[in-house]
This record gives sequence, C-alpha cells and structure tokens, in this order.
Amino acid sequence: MSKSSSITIKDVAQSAGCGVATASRVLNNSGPASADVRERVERAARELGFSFSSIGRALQSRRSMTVGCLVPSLANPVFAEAVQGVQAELLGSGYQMLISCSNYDGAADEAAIEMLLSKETDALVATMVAPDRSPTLRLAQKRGIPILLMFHDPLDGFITSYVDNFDAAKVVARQFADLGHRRTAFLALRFTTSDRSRNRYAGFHSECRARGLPDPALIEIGEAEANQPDRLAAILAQHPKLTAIFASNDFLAIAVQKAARLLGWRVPQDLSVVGFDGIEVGRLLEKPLATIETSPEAMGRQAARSLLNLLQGGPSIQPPALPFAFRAGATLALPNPEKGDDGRGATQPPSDLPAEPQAQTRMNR
Amino acid sequence: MSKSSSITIKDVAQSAGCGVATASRVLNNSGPASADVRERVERAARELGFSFSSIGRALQSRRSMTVGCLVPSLANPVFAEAVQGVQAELLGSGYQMLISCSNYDGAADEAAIEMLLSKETDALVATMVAPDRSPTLRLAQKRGIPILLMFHDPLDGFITSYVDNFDAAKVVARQFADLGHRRTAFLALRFTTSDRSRNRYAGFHSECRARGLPDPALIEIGEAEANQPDRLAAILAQHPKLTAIFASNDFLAIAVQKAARLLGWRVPQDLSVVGFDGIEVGRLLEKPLATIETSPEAMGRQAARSLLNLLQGGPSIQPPALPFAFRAGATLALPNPEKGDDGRGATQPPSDLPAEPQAQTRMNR
DNA sequence: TTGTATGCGTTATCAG
DNA sequence: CTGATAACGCATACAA
Repeated sequence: MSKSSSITIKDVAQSAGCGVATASRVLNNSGPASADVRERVERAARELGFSFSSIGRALQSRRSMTVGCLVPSLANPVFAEAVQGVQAELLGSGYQMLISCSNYDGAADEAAIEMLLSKETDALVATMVAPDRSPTLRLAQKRGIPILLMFHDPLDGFITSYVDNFDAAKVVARQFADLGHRRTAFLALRFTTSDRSRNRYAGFHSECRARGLPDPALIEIGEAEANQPDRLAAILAQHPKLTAIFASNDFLAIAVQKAARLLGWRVPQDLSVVGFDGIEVGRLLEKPLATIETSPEAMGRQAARSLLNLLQGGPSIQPPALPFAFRAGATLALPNPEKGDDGRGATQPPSDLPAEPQAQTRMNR
Repeated sequence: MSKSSSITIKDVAQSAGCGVATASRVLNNSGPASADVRERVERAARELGFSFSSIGRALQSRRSMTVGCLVPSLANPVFAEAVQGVQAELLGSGYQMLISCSNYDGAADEAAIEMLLSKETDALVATMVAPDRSPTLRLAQKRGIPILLMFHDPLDGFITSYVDNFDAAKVVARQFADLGHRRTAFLALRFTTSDRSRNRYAGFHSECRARGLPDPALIEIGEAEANQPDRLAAILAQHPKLTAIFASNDFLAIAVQKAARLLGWRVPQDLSVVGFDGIEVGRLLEKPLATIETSPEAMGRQAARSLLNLLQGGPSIQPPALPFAFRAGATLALPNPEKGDDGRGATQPPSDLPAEPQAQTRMNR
C-alpha cells in the first residue's frame, strides 16, 4: 500500500529541482525549456507516476472537459444507442460524458439539466419531454453553453440531430394507403411526453387526410398496457374494424402482434402492423417486422460532432435531418376484405403496385 | 443576454455585505450565522442566481462527487439497463456518473479506466474484458478508490454485483437433460472477451458431465456470423445432429431460430433453443423464448448501493449473487428421435416430467 | 457571530 | 530560458 495520495506538479518540480511553472511548461509542451531541465522533469514525472489533476486544470482553465448528456431512459435501446454514438464520437476528443436519465419525466428533466449545469459541463446533449418549455435549458443557452438536441425536431435557437418523424410517418401512411387500407390507427405509448410520438401521428394523420382517407384512430396507452398483452388485447378489441396499425415504436409493434394473436387475429391477414425505429431484432423474427429504419447511433454521432464543432468555436449550423428508410416486412399485407365495413379500396388495391411492398423503399434528403 | 458568466460566492458575499466565509456557512448550513446576515445572504444568492461551482468544491474537498462507469457497450441492452440501474440508484446521492464504453476491447478498458481515474472519479463501477489482469484497475485499487464490478464473478479484492452464470447454465443443462437431449451445444458470441460466456459454458459443460451425457459442443462465432442469419445457418449446418442449443444470450437465441428456419429445421421440434438474460421482448415472440431470466437493472442498483456504502466509509462486504430464474418458453421441447444418431434417451424421456417445462422453475440464493 | 487568510492543483503573467 | 506569483471558487482554521 504505497502512500499514493496524489502527486502534484509541485512534487514533480521539486523532484526535478525546478519551479512549477517550468514543470508545467515541459509537461504541456507549452513553452520553452532547456533540454536539460526537460529531461529532468520528464523523468521525475515518470518516476513519481504523476498525472494531471483535471480538477485543478478545470478550475484554472474554466473548462471541465465534460459534456452532459440527458436522455429519457437507457432501458430504451434507441436512446442507449444514441448515447453510445455520442460516447464513441467523443472518444479521443478529451471530453468525457456525464449522463443522466429522466424516465420521461419533465420535472426530472429540469432537475437533471440543473445538476449537469452545476457540474459545469462544457456542453449539453439532450432529449427531453419538452425542450421548448424548459426554463433550465434556456438558462443554459443564455450562459452560452453549446447545446445539442437529439430526436427533437429543429427548435428556435438549438441545433438538433434528428429524423423527420412527420415525413417518415407519411411514408407509413402511404404504404397502408397503397395497399388499400382505410381503417387505420396510430398506437402511441407516450403521446404526451414524446414529441416524436406526436410528430409521427401528425404525419400519419396528415397523409391520410391528403389521400381522402378516414382519419386514423389515435390509441394512447400507458406502460402497463404495453407490457401486458392481455390488456393491450382488450384495447385492440375495441377497434374491431382496424386493418392496419402503426405503432410508435418497434417493441410496441411486436407487443401488438402478441395481443392480436390473443384475439385470434392473424398478422398480416387480419391486421397489418408497422413499427418505428428499425431495431435489429425485428429482422430476425419469424415474421420480419415492417418498420421505419433509423440509426440512433448515427444520430448520437452527428450530435457529438456538431457539439465538438461548437466547442471549438465553430459556427452554429443545423445539419439536415438524418435519413430513414422504410423496411419491408411480413407484417404488412393487403387488408382483409371481410373485416372492412365498406370494403371500398380494399377489394381493389392500385394494380400498379406489388402486393408485397418493396424493400428499402426510399431514403429522405 | 445578461452577462451571466458565473456568479461566485464572492459576489454573493459582496452583495450581502459580508465575508465569503459567512456566506459559505450560510449557504451550506455549516456554521453559525445571525438571522440577519443569513437572510441577506440567502436573498443575495437568490437574486444573483448563485449556484456553487462543483469544481471549486471538488478542488477544496478532494472529492469530485462523480463515479466512473465502464461497460463494454451500451448497444447491448443488458449493459444499458445495468447502467440505468446505477444511474437510478445514484440519483439524489449527489454523485454523478461519468460513462465510458470499451467495445469489448481490453486495451480500451485500460485506456478508459485511466481516463476515468485522471478525471478523479471518487469511485468506479465496471465490467471489463479481464478485470483480473488489469494493471490500471489494480492501480485504482491501490489508490484506495472504491471499485465495484458488475457481471463478473467475485474476484480477490473487489466487490462484484453478479449473477452466478455457472449455476444458471447448469439449470439449462438440467432442462435439456430432463427432456432427454444428448447432443447439445453452447453457442458463444464473445467467448474470449467475456467471462460470462465462459462461465456459462463451464457450468453447462460441468452439468452435462455430471449427468454422464456427451460433452456439449462449443461453437464460437463472431459479430458477423451473429448478424447474418445465412452465415449462422452455415455454421449450424455443420452440426446436423444437434437437438438442443444454449445460446450465450437472448438475441443470439433469436438469431439461431432464424438460421434454423433457413435450414428448414423446426424449433423446437428439430432444435430446442434456450437463451440467456431474459430480455423483455422474448416473451412477446410468437414462440416465447425459453431463457434464464436476470435483472441487469437490479444488478446496477445493487452495485450503486454497495458503492455508496463504500463511499460513506462502510465495510467492504460482498453481497450474495443476484437471483435468476429459468423462464419456460415454446422453444424448448423433446428432442426429435429421427435426428439423433443413437436415439438413446430421446425416445424415452423421464416419465415423471411434463413435456412442457414448468414456468419460473427456481430462484437461486 | 464574523471576517481574513490559506490552500487545494493548475496555468498564465511577468519580471529576472 | 526560468521561476515566483497571482488567479480560479471554495471551505476552513483561526483570529477578532
């Protein structure tokens, strides 16, 4: 058990027989030093096992070399992967990441940002319940701290790394419409606390309107329903005429299928299901999940790059939305004619389209 | 745009017309102060929007109030959930979490710990490639920094939060054996860099031996094979006599089923599959996945609690292994008599056991 | 009860 | 080229 309690630059200087300023210059290559003293300092540092105190440094340089990261939850792989992307991109930049989760709670968001700020992070990357109404975020902004949003649509003074949920949802609506689906629904897990969910519904709704189709139903559920197939089934049972459902994320889409099975509904014959996110496991399923494919990791990486750029004093430029792609799957098919109440469109899908939607339909931007 | 650049306690003291020491005492409730000055200081702090600089504090108190966290990857939900657990438990303790990922690379592990150490984290919680052979971790230990391992088996001077992989794997072996499986295999994704994987194989192997069954095959694969069903299928095809396979994690178990389908093998009729981890989505599948259920979040929570305890100067006590449970599923059944080369045992499973394994078989410890 | 002075580890300044 | 010294923001002994 060596004494080991921190070796400071003062110790090094003393051991090398020079002043601390000289030692600092040598160790940082930040100024002149004779070959002689340079040698002595380096040897002393090596022998003493010296390493800089980032706290001392932070105090003097006014930069903590950390970035704060706030996401709703790491239990959701989408956010976990985004954080992973941020982390990966930050690696080697000298910046470390301080992380915090809100559990989709707006008040926790505020507390977390406040905490991060009090830790004097040099920058922030966040996904929040309501970034547009966060006083703490505004405060951070006023302080001149670089801020990057993830998953959110572009917002006034902030840069954001995102996928165009509205557009993506329109693509799903188009898929449904092209197959002849008329009775559709959007199944939302956290509608009130997720602008992603809201934007997806908006885009879905908008495209249905534009095509003269009935408005899609909005089915909001909570955690409990999402995790208990029987409860979810009970909810689905209230919408017997549905022929297609757009779930606000892939896990939900998988849960819907479970619930449908409980009701004796076949997927996709009785009910088409499309998810969102494009999680990897979706393609491994017996019935590969049709979904919108995105890359949370790329999002995190882009966010981190923008952040580093800002940190270096670069200009504040909003990059374009990240690409997404419709991924075809076995959970999407023509509507069941027996299920519809009117049957219009169902019996006569546009003949210029294949029954099975093609893969990798499109990339936006 | 107010000037806003940080308000220090000096500003507060000046505004309140008192010395910094007094202001510090008031704001920290750490000493005497007249009601009068107390009032003035508090008002000044409020009006100026003062908040402590944790850097200044850290420098003076020699504690950064951060804990470093190192995991292989956040893209693996098991680790992400564990981190989430750590985070959740740390919430409100005043400690913040600095996070780092190694991508299952031992060298990156060293670099990450070094980085964390240089950031002067007050404690460490980590899952590494080889914690037993990490010089940097030893160094941290020597410095007296509280260290908590996650997922690893108990190790010399460290406390660890873990599930007994060896025991859990034995349970899987028992399930296979009870059904009459003789030709089994362990499918390992990262055998060389994961002691979890190795311990699972060891337990599986050990139990097979103990029962006088043939040694299970060890099939090691890489990322590429795991992600490409056709390549995985090619590998599976080399083991045509297998009747049951134990995958080192649930995703792999799902991938195996995909590969099996590609080969025309039915699950579970031609091949039984059991996974590990107990990811939520496993129960929602058309064929619910048989697996060992664990709770990474609980692991993270336990680790954080132990850490906080250590940080408060508490004694270093190794808690017992966390519980696990075998989760029955539709991917496990009797072996196909036509597949075996000898058929012994397959045609005559123990008659005192139901064909369908019972749910929630057991909890250990 | 209060304020002054000191030190925590670092770097920048500035005089030698 | 070198080395005292003054910040940086805070808490704490110690003196008043």
